[in-house]
Amino acid sequence: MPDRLSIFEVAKQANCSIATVSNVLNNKGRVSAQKRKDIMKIVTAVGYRVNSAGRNLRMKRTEIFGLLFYPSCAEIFGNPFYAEVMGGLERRLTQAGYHLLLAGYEAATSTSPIPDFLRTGKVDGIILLGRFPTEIIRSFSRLKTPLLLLDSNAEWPLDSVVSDGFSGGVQLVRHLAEKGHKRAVMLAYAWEDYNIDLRIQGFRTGLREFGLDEGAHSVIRTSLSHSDLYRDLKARLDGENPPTAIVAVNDTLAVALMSMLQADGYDIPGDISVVGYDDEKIAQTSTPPLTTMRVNRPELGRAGAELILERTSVPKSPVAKIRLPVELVERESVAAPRVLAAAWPDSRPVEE
Amino acid sequence: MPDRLSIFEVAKQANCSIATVSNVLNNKGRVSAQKRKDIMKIVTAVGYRVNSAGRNLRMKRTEIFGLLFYPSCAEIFGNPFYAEVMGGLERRLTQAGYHLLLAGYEAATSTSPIPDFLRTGKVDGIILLGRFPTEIIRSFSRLKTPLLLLDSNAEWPLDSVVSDGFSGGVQLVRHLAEKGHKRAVMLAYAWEDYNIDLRIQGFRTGLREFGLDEGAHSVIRTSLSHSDLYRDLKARLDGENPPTAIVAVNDTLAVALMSMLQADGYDIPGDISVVGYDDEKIAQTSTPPLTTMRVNRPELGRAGAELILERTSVPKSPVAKIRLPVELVERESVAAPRVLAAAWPDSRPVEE
DNA sequence: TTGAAAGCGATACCAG
DNA sequence: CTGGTATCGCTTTCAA
Repeated sequence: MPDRLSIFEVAKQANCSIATVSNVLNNKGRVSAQKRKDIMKIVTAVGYRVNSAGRNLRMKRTEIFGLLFYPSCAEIFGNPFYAEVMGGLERRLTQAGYHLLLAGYEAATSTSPIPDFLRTGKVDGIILLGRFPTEIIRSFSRLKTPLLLLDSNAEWPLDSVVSDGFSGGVQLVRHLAEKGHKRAVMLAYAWEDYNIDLRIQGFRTGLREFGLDEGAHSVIRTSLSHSDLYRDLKARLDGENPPTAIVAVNDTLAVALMSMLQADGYDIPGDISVVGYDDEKIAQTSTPPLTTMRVNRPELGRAGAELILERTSVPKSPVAKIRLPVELVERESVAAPRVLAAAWPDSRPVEE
Repeated sequence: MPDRLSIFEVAKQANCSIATVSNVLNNKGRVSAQKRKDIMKIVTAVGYRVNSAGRNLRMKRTEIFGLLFYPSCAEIFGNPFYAEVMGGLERRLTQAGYHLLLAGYEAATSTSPIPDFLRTGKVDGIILLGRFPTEIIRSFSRLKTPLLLLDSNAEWPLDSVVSDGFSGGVQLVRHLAEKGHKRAVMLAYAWEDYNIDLRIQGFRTGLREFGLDEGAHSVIRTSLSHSDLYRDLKARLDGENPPTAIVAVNDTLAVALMSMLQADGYDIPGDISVVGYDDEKIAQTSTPPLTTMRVNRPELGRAGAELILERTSVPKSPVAKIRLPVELVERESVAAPRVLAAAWPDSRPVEE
């Protein structure tokens, strides 16, 4: 931050007081049109930009939000999902004159559970991107600082934006039902996650709503490992009344399951249909291309920006919890179930 | 940034002046041990943290660096390479009490080619991560602000850290030569890139140094598309004196080439050896696992942090350009060339 | 419509 | 060793 010219310099050249310059710069109305024009000309001529340090001190506002990842930046970069979320977030914030201070939770909080940059007043609020441990959210929830949970633990009474996993789960089942499926199984990682829970609830609700089998074993959530999950899936497929469709909790899992199924001789979607979730890149290039749910990721960021900006300007407004709609993307991993095709050769799915 | 207690409060409780409190907080020596202890006790008791705004104004220093991506954050997040670089960068900066302000170039620079957050003094320096258009680097190079090019255009007389692509190119050829290869071809995207140029120069130097064929066509850099590059490679393989080894400019390309080769009936490494570059994740899971060059990515970030911190404290120190060593990772995509094995059945590579 | 001056919270000089 | 005070650059109140 080298020495730059100050508001005094502008005032001197414009033959007026710094108060007037400030008023012009901040669009306070009470300056004559002529004076405003003169001052603006000088401002552009000398390339004056307001000094943030002075402004921050006076306004008690930095126009910076802290963006916190858990545990570290490295964990979350490299995730294309967040990349796009951040795109939307950054665009809207920049437009509002705000910036993002970046930190992994662990790096930011060497001493207290509250990040240093918050305690020293370097930021006006904090955005938690992605899932955080409950303990940490609890600490933050006690703060009076503007706080946003973005694609995070939305079960807290805090401003939050998440995608509507519930609706996504329901939509996927509806799609399968429309194709004629009667038995579907959902696979998810055995991993505490609010949005995953929503997807599963949506799936279950869908089963009920569209008249699919709701057996006790319609959700497999037994492990963190693809191969374990596949083992349990295989047991279902080899048992009585095997499912004709698989709902994977995300595309990565879906693709992994597909290749293990194919290695075991299954044809997809001929023998069994598979759907994913998130519309990751891999969903387009997998064999076959994967039917999945798309989340409007930039919109997730944009909505989040809106929320924390609002919270900053009106601290006492009621908590806002946004669930963003999701959209089915039909590709080639779903077909009518074979058993159905055999049993009712002239039913709708086969006519096509 | 809510109201927090100020240094006056601490001074009052400690029965001393704010000057003394400041001295204690900043470890200026001239305070008695007793007073220092008293003051520290109160500081911790009331949880006082210095207010950045006041400090910034007085010190003309924000302890924030701007981290700039081109063109946008979204382009660069989702790249695991940078994720790890940022890990190292963040760790070192945090340790030094610095933070990172995040921005995509386009978002940050709506009006002038110099980002707004720099012009308003929100940052003490700027880190350019990844390649930028020449024009933009030129604008930055005129600034007197600390500037760091991180894994970027190192041809400028500016502080920079890059991995040693030249050495990497040489090392790969040495490895191939040791395996008995006599003819190798390198494939790269037809795309201006400083580090790629280095890799190619290293490759060429290696050919010379280790006595491999240096035909005019030892580098194929004809296109941006994998399939175009493969077409040109195929022409070489089908021509006279085909290469027995392929050096791809990165692992993604290497893996793409491998699968196209395999689709055309080549056995890797039986018929032809392939090496990649960067040790991306895919290099471990490809078939066969890929021999490649590894860059110590966190170290790239850490070294960059060191450089810009140094530049900040000693603005006039000479320009520092760091080339980080790279390391060969041997996997299973390289074998002795078949022709050699046939011609000299008892030569070293075959004895093994 | 304009300007003088207070004050945001900290650091650092200089006098005691 | 300690403290009074000027100062950083800006916004805002209040008086003219």
